[in-house]
Amino acid sequence: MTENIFTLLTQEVRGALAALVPELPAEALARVQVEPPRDAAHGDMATNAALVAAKPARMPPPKLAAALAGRLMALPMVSEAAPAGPGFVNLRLREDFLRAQVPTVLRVGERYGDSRLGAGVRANVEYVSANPTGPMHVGHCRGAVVGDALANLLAKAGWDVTKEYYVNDAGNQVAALGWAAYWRYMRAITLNGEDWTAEATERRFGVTLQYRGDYLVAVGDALAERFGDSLAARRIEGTKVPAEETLSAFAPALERGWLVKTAWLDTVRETAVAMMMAEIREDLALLGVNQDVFLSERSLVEAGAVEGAVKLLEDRGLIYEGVLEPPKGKTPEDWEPRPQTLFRATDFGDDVDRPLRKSDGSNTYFANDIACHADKIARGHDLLIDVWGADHGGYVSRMQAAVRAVSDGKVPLEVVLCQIVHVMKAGEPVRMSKRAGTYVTLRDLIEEVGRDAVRFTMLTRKSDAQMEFDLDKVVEQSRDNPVFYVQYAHARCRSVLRQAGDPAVADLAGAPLDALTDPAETALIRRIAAWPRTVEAAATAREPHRIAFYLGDLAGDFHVLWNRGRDDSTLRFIRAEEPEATRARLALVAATATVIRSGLGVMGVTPVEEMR
RNA sequence: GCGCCCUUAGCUCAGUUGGAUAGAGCAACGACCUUCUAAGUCGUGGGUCGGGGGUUCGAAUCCCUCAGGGCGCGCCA
Repeated sequence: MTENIFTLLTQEVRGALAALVPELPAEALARVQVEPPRDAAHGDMATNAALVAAKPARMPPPKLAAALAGRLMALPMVSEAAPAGPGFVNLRLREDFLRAQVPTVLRVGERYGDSRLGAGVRANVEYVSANPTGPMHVGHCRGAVVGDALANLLAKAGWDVTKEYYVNDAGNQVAALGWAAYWRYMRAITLNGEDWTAEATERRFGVTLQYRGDYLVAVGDALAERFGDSLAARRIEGTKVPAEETLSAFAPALERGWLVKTAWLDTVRETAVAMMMAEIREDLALLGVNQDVFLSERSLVEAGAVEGAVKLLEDRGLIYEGVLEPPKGKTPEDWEPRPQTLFRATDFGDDVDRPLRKSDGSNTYFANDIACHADKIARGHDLLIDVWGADHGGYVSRMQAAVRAVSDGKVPLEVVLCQIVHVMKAGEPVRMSKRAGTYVTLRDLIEEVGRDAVRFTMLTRKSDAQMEFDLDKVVEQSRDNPVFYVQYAHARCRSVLRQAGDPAVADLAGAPLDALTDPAETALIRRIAAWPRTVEAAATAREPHRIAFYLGDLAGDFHVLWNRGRDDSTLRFIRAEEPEATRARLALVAATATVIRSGLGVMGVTPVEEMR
């Protein structure tokens, strides 16, 4: 959009270069960049145009740079253009051109920075996708925030975004949840004084109770209330249970003389899943995460989507029965060659072909996941992004291979990996154990430090870098807490505007800005003007953390300006004796607050009006 | 053993997809409060970008190699 002065300048520079070197090939022109130089002393913008074009133009870079600088001087927004170094052209922009960004911000509001970069692309961002086997804990939190912010970021940059949660409500984990919920149910109805401790239950049914956290007590109670004792397991003597009533995951109990009708167990499991999902969605809502689509794995399986996806691959000759080589180097102890149903992932860049079926004939998770991604493609998405924990890193290449195969290479799958978050309290790591049920839940975390601190902090690191989350630090009100620092800048902006009687934005947008000449003011204006470029760069790189860093820089520029007024009272924002300068500065303050809100909006963090 | 990710100031981390003399914060030292919020700001010191090779006008960034750390490695999701 025209609000992006970098895009504008790039077009101008390319135009000037093309006029100067008409024979320049298009791909060279595309490499021409206009960027703020690392060293601000070099000017507002620098371009590599002469370096890129020197060879095709058969001219030494400095000479070409000098010629280009001459042309660029003629541009209305350029005040100075000079060749520099090995062949750069440094540009200084007219102050009034830069200042014009301020009323632009005020006019478009928080939509400032919106871009059409991704226009026409339907992107699906899948994140969280935790098993519905328990409440959200801090381990899920980073992916939830990163995924949500990335989706917001892409939407701001013009992509048509769907936020998605893939519900893993099929498979062993959920079967185990069923048993644990059943155990809680049996305890809730307390039959005949029998021993329903976890140990006795495990012995009786020949299963392991994986999920012993207290959170399933409520599920057991709800089942007892709704179904009375009609789901209760009964001891049977010498009764043969018809095979069709068995379900593999529940089979062991049947062999031990306990009748557990599978239809009843389905009820238990479905109730547990539904209650867990409701809880997870509540937790996500507390975090400000509200996905558009919740896609159920079980419903895909039941609708035959997995068979459909496998058929699709089969039709393309990508499925075969074969035996895999053992992993290179160290062979596992219990390795034995087995014929399996395999997908030719190696045809699409993976290291080995991947199994689609378990030996009992059921599908692997991978097979179901292919169906999930095929479903997204069928719904018309042309860019798939998954946010996963780093422990799933080994899964990336096979999933990409599958998506490539299913979509004929038309739909890319990108995977953003999130590293572990170490929660710290008073310098000590907080231990987590899901089995014992002694973990830090997301809800605990939000209650302790607040949603905004959680979201902001989760975005202060690159997602593939490990992170320490210090419960004490994120609520600390000091310079080294970026959450506070950025919020404080916004609160200060609002404080000034309140002090000035909250002037109408339309009025400020019309203010003459010639008075904004202090270096701290022009630095702030330049930072504001860089926001659209930051959005595009962060979206392109799929790196929402860049927004957090930008806001830290923007807040820093503002705090500097604030303190200038402390040192020199003629630089204070509100000066009764200078109404025009006051209006100009209020416009700048309002624009700053607007851009902070725009950035916090991407991060899903609420801007505060004042610090408490 | 193989594959992927990581290694930047004493510490925690950025580094605008290959640009000019590599930056912040913390910690250390030294400044600034009758004030629109000092919960802040300014200054000083601090580096062989893990080591070595290569690609080119130019490398923290791309390729190779070695060292160290993390993750993963046929029916867990």
